[in-house]
Parts: sequence; structure tokens; C-alpha cells
Amino acid sequence: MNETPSRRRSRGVSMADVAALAGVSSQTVSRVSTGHPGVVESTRRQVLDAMRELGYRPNSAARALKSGEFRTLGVILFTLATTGNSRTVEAIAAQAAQEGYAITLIPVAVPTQDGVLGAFTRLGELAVDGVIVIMEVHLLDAVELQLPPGVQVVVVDSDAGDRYPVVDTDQADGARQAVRHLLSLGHATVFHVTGPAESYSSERRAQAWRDVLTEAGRPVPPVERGDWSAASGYEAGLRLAADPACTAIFAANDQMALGVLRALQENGRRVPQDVSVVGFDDLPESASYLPPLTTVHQDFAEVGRRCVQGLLSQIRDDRGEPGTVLVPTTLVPRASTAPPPS
Amino acid sequence: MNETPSRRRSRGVSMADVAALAGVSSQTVSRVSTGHPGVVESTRRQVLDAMRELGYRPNSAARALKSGEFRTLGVILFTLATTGNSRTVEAIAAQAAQEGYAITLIPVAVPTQDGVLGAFTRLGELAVDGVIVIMEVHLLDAVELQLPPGVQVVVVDSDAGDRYPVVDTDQADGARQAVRHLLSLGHATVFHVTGPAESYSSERRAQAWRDVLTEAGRPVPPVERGDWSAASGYEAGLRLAADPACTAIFAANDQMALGVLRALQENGRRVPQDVSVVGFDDLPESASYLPPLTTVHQDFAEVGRRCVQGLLSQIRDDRGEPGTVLVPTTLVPRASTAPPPS
DNA sequence: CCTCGTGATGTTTACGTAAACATCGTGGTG
DNA sequence: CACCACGATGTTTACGTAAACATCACGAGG
Repeated sequence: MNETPSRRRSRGVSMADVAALAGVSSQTVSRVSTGHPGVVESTRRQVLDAMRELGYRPNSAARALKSGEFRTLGVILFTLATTGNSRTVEAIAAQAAQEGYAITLIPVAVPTQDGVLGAFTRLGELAVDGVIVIMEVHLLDAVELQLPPGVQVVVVDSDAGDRYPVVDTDQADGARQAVRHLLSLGHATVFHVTGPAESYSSERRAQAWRDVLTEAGRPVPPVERGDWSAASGYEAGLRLAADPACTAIFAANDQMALGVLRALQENGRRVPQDVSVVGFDDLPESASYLPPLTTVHQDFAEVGRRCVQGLLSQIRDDRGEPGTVLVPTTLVPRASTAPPPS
Repeated sequence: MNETPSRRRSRGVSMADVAALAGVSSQTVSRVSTGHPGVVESTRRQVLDAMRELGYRPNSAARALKSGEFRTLGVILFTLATTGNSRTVEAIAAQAAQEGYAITLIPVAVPTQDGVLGAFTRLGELAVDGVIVIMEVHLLDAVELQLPPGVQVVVVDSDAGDRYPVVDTDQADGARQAVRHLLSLGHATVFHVTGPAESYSSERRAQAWRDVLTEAGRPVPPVERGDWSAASGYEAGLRLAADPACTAIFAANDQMALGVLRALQENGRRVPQDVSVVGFDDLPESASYLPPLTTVHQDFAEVGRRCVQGLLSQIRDDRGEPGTVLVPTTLVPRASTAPPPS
């Protein structure tokens, strides 16, 4: 009695097939499928039965062609390797799914302007209603984004707030909290291990660090530059460990802080008795560093949520206003900070 | 002179528009657009000029509707929060982009059978030609995957090799290398901090650990169970630190190894002088742990590559053979392992 | 009792593309 | 010199859906 045995159907089941089985028109099937009103319960049930029997699945391509919207958001990014990016993407995906949107990942192969432009070119042929650009580096500055008509954009982690809607963690406030925490413990000043020069977040954190020290009338030591990796933090830490004046270090992320911890301790400087260290990000494992790391918590989930909400409201209103949404940060004090040695 | 000012076109530029401007038929535009042969150079140039002038972008929905393929792969997963998953997804995205395919993320909200089934149901309406399922837990076992017709699947990190094509890291061999390394240093036996019981990788690694000890005629200590997190590794480490017989520990991932390191050192057991520790994964920062961690390197990029290649070849041949592809692992000796105290 | 309104359902059409088929012109060959 | 083959291009059609419009039946009100 089975009608759907091994016969490989090159094409799937369409509304017409369901309509034929249910003895109605395909338009009625469409109405049931989209949940439109104006279908009597008995008819609806017949159609649903027929759908089930044939294993009907709406064809999203046809639907998109007809309606002009894909119910898909694109996410352009360089890498998922950084915790911040992958957590943000995860939150974006979760929120989008809840709103009935799918997420398409658009990786940029090379972090250059050409790479970015290439991604936006590909974007033109991609089936997306909007794009979230996760771009921590300054590449957007010089690039005039050529968005396909009708495609809205939200940018994460950038300083393009004057040109696009931007959602970001409140980098500056987080950094201020970190530095003030160290000063309030009695340290004379705070050394800083910064991230790569191209990074916007890195720049913002360094600027806030500098501002707090200046406001407090403290000397501003030269920055140690890293590249976000623990290895680069270790290098920077070696140099700082050699400086007896250094009793407090603010690292621009947790991974570099990890490297700093190792460098200090390998060189006989105890943390936090001799030197205090603060990180940024609050990775899950930073509570298990040796010692557990005082750090600045970022709410990546909230960032992702705001992105999607902002983008969807833009898509609905068909226009996006430039401006920046800041997601607050909080300092998480743990065991890597203490008053300076007396 | 600009023709494309603020006028919002609800519909984009279609082939017909380009054809009209170029003075050819839309079919010729189609041929140029898809790169088909049989268009004279002068005509082609005219069409390309018209495309450029109008800002033409092929409509992927129409293309998909006509051709029946979406040139998109779905990735079903629980979370991007684990390094392995995010790295694998990144590699998948890169490889897929290179093959001209886009990636759609399908997050499973809750890691239950219902959650998985829900994802597969949504999948039916999603525009994908194939799916990669990244599922470390055993949920696939009981679930009969109802794949939409014409959609192929590849599973990562599972034991479903008898039912689906599977790509995975060679968990067992990696674990064997880790345990043998510790035994060859002279340790009498090796303790194990395992991952969650539902995890397939965790199970495989534990089994290999047990096998190596048994083969070598060594006692098999009771396992300490963690949940992959550094915090759970710390808990396990506290218990192991209290056992003077414990001189060698194999943790099922680097994060738990990090927790173990902290627990040992907080309790006066030096690593590696008193206790040796080996992890699994080779996270970028594990080289910066205190001490740098001996661990098993996983080639996530290769896993992602194999997934995409396997899936695409299935899509082309229109059938997938069950079976498992194993990606080799390598032991990376660093500073956390040494001979036992004499 | 006829008409009109209303709700349920059917019919037509268009979305943008590309395969299949049709046409047209040109140069080579018997 | 006529015909044919072939390459370049045009025309028709179908993919699956859903909006817009058409129809139909039935009940209420004049």
C-alpha cells in the first residue's frame, strides 16, 4: 500500500501533489502551510493528513522567490577561533533561530580590504535579508560597503557607529573598571599588555587604561604589545617581570593574562603577592588559572541578541540608523589581584 | 547622470532588465551569468557592461528553484563554546566557501532527543543540499534521522559509523599515545580524568586508556569524572592530589588538565616533578599553562575539510556509504610530564 | 422570495532563472 | 551553386509558491 517506496523522486513533493491527494486546490494547501485563516477545520485536517502522508516540505527557494525574503541572516567574520567571536555567533544563531531566521556563515579568507570586499561581493549572490559584520579590525574604515539593495547591516565590535548601526561590549568602561580596581588596591600605577594595533577593541581598552591613569595623575608606563595569544602574553610578561616597578598589570584579554601569569611565576614573582594581574573577557577557564584570574566579564550572549534584534527591526522598517549600542561589562574579582607588596 | 539614486526598488534587477539594456535576450544574459559557452565575445562584453551598470545580482532563490540545488550545507550542532566545535565549524566554512557552498548554522537549543528531532524537522524547510551533524553525545543512537529526500548527511564525532558516514579524530589512538608516553617515562600506572558519560569522545578516550593499562599489566585506577570544564578538572584534581600513589594523570581534555594542574599545585604537588599531567586537544593556550602542557594534538581543520569533501562527493553521487574516516592525532610533549619521583 | 454580503475555496498569474527547443545566418562541401 | 552543419542567439516553458482576483454557497434582511 505504500506509495513512496524506493522510487527516487528527482523533485520533492509539491503543493500540487498534496492538493491532489487532499482533493483541494494548491492555494488551500498554501493557506494551511502558511497558517493563513479562512480554512475550515475539516479541510485543514484533510490537508495536514495529506501533507503527512506524502512527507511534504515547503520549498524554501520557491517561497523566497515569491515573497522576496529569505528569512536568513548572514554573518561575516574572519575567524571563529577567538572566544568572543564564537560565543557571539552562537548567541546570534540562537536568537535568530528563535525569530525563525537561519544563519549563514560568510568567512573572510584573508583579513585584508580585498578579503572584506570579496565577502561583500559574494554576499550579493547570497540568500540573505541582512548581514551582521563581526569585524574587530579597522578594515571597515576605508571600505565603502556596497550592500545589495534591500540588505541591512549591523556591525559588531567596530568604531563605525557614525556610518552603520553598531553593537559592542562597553570596552572602555570595562577597562576603566579594571584599572580603577588595581589603583584602589593601592598600586602606584598599572602596566598594560595591549592587543594588536589593528584591533578596535584593543585600542579602546588601551585608551581607557591611559585615561584612567592620567585622570588619577599617575605615570603612564609604555605599553607592551601582544597579539591576543597566550604566547604573546608570555613574551610581554617576561619583560614586565624584569621591571621591579611593575606591581600591577592589566592585560587586554584573558589569554594574554595567562601568558603573563606564567612569565611572572617562572621568574619568581608571585601573583598576587608581588604582582597583581587583571584580564578581560572572563573565559570559562579563567577561574581555573593559577591563581584564578580577576577579569572583566563580557556578555557575549547579550551582544548577539542585540545584533539580531537590531537587524530584524531594520529589516522590518527597511532602514538602519547609525549609532552604537553598548552592552555593559562587569569586573569579576578573583585571586590574581591584591594590594602591592609593602 | 546617475540612474540609481534613492528610488527603492522593491524588486531587484533581473535578467530581463539586463537583457533589455544590452539588447539581447534574457537567455543570453543567463549564459553569460553562468559562464556557459556559446556567447560571442562582443555580446558577452555588452552584457557584462549592462550588468555592471544596473548592479545586477543573480537571484539565488530563483536559481535554486530552477536547479533544485541550493549550494548550501547545514551544520547541526549543540554549541560553539567548545574549542573543538568552533574550530571544526570554521574549517568547514572555509572549505565550503572554497567549493562555492555557503554554510547554514542550525543550533540545537536543548541537547535532548526532542531537540535533535526538532532540528531535523526545521531542516526539512531549510535550503540545504546536505548536512553535517556535529554531535558528541549519544543522542543520535536512538534517533532515526528522518532526512528530507535528496539531503545527504555526514556525522562528526560520533559512533554512528555503521549507519552514517562519520568523520572523527582518532580518539583512541591519541589516548593510547598519551598513556603510553606516561608509562614509558616510568610511571607505574596512569590515573584518568574523563569527560561526561554521554560523550562519545570521552568514552573512547577512557576505553583506550583502560586498554593500554590492561595490556601493559598495570592496575586500572578508578576514573575521576568531569564535564570538560576546567572547574570540574579542579575538583577531580583535588581528589587525585590527596592520593600519594598518583604520579601520572591523563585528562580527557586540556581544560580539565588546566584545573588538575591548579589543584595539584595548590596542594603542594609539583608538576612535573611529583606528578605528570597530559591533556587532549592542544588548545593554543595550553603551551602557556603552568607548566606548558603535554597534550594530544587534534587536527580540527582536517576534520572539517574531510567533512565537506565527503559530503560534497555524496551529494554528487547521490548516495552516502556508512563508514568512519579517522583523522590522526599526534602527541605534543611539553613540560608537564617527567619520570616519577624516585 | 429575492438579493446581497460573507466566508470558504478555486483559478490565474508572476516571482527570476535556465533547460530544451527553435531560429537564423554563415561558411564549407559535394 | 545548392544544401547542410554548426555556432550564435531567441522563444518557450517549468520550477513551487502565494498574492490577487474570481467563484460559489449559504444565511440574513428587506
